[in-house]
Amino acid sequence: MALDHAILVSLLERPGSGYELARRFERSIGYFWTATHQQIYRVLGRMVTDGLLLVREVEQQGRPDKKEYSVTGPGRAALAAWLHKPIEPESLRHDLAVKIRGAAFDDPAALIDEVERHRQAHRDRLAHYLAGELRDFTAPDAPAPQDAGQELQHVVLRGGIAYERMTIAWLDDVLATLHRLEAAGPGA
Amino acid sequence: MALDHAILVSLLERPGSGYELARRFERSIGYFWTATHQQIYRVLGRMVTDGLLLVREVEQQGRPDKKEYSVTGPGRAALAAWLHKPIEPESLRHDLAVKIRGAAFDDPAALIDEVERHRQAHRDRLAHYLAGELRDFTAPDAPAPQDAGQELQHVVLRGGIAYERMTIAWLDDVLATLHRLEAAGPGA
DNA sequence: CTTGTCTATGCAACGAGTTGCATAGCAGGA
DNA sequence: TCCTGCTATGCAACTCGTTGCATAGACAAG
Repeated sequence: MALDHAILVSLLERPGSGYELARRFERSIGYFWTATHQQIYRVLGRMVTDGLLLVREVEQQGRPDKKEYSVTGPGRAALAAWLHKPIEPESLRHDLAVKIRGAAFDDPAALIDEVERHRQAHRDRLAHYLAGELRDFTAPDAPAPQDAGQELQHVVLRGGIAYERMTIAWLDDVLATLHRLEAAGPGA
Repeated sequence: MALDHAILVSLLERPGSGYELARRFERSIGYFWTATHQQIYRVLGRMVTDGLLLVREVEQQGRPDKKEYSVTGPGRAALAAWLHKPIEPESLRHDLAVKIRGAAFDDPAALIDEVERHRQAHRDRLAHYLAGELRDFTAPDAPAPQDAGQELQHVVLRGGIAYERMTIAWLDDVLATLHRLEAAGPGA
């Protein structure tokens, strides 16, 4: 159900097409929620028939036409209702952790390359987030009162940054452990 | 597909019934993968017909009989194959972050209770993890060479601990931000 | 003028995950 | 005796999410 709400938030921040939403889900919104374009198009259609969104055909020059979606009153009300309803704390889904525990029944050292690949991916994401923070939240004005939306977007981004830093440190820990097991020798 | 592999790992660590697996998925394995008992029973059935698992009926005293599952050779091979196949780095799914950004279009202060509830839940989980670490990885022997399985389980648990600590710190940041916005007044 | 790339939308099929319900053995207490 | 609660297993229906495929306009490079 939360994809609906992520779409409402994103469209309230700025109306846009399904394609644009799909790209946002690879960037800012995608920091904490993912979705493919197929999923987005399907949900957009349902939300329009449910009256939560409004479509408008937009002709463009130099590229195909698009459908721009924006949030209706009922859409805004649906978001508000969700905001006031408690949700359960997150449950993790970490494939790599399953692999690490599974490595006990195979060769732990064989995981080293994989873990290093993940570590690099998280370093890249961290760099991307930090660049975005510099661009969007540090440059323009002094530590003056920004508007609420900006403050809230910033604190969410800080969460993404903290997550990546924590993950990189943990993967270093994992790598050190795997190297130690490798040095101890297989079957030791 | 990863639920299959999580089950294989858990059953290699110790054979057990569907019910026992469901409880493990609320504990150790559940630190990084979740599943309901319905999902587990369904997958267990499929894995038996696929020859990855073996069932054995076990009569019990004082409680209903159970079916104990254990991993076959092909099951072990399937796990090894997965371990050697690269996977994509994780994508986050964090409802609360969606709510926080959505709060810009509602009353940010109204989220404070919810965030505090989540913060408490994460503090509880952290305490639970730390107790488990003390019980399973600190008590018995000196910093001696443990076996690989223990080392790997420990490093995964350390990841869970780091995640909870990071999350609690971030939620403190979120709370400070929400209080600041509240003090600035609505519409400021 | 064909090929490739980016924008833009969508269907169909499948697999993963959730929710509600149902059954049943066994134990302890009201 | 009945009710509650824990252990133990499972079906049915539904929604969510992924994968593969298909279409099409516009532009740039070869």
